[in-house]
Amino acid sequence: MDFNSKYGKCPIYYTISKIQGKWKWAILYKLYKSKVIRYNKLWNDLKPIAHRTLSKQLKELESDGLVHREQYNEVPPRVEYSLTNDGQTLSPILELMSDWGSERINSDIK
Amino acid sequence: MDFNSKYGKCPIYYTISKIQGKWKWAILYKLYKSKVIRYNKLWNDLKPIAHRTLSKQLKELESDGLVHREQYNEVPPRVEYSLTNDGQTLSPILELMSDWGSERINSDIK
DNA sequence: CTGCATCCCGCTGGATACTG
DNA sequence: CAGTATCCAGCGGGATGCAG
Repeated sequence: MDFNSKYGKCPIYYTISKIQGKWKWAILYKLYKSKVIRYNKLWNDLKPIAHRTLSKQLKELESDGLVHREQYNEVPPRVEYSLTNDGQTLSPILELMSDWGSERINSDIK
Repeated sequence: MDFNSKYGKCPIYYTISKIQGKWKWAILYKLYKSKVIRYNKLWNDLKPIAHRTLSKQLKELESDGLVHREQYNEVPPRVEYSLTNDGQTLSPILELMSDWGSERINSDIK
């Protein structure tokens, strides 16, 4: 995060800096909609995202306290992701952003 | 824009693809708050943004139909930017994103 | 299944100087 | 004042292969 006090005039810059990454909003939205989702399901839904990218952005979101990671020691391994309470506070934004996209997605494919 | 039908499952991905660029959300927010704003004012408010970056992202926003550019042939030159009607539809999102940032901006400066 | 390690490319965007 | 022109570095992130 490259945020510092110089950007104090722009709280929105803080937000976009915090959630920066090509797929982060999409990831958050998937978690929001699914409540709980396994790594592989997430990967399939977001294809063609690369493994490296997905796990990296998940890790960042986790260390930012927006996403919770629950690991079950089974064979084969199972890991489930979900939004933290903090992450839930993004719900209204996720909803609006998705709606905004939906409304233009058709009229705008060039 | 690298968006295509493969991402149909993620309207939100359309949105973030459309408004991609380090400063675009901040620019849009400034326009939203100011209604109308001159280039130089915008530049000052967003410093340390570079000229190249600001004018480039403004141009993209303009060609995406979100921002309106009004040029007055005076000396010295005056150019004013504002949101188009289309751009106005982002208002609720801009408002929420700014609020979200404001609420954590203090508790999170590391 | 769920990642991490490597390698590497492309593009965003920063610094700076110049122009109508 | 409002940009454009260059030049360039960093890094985000894709492809692929390996590991627990």
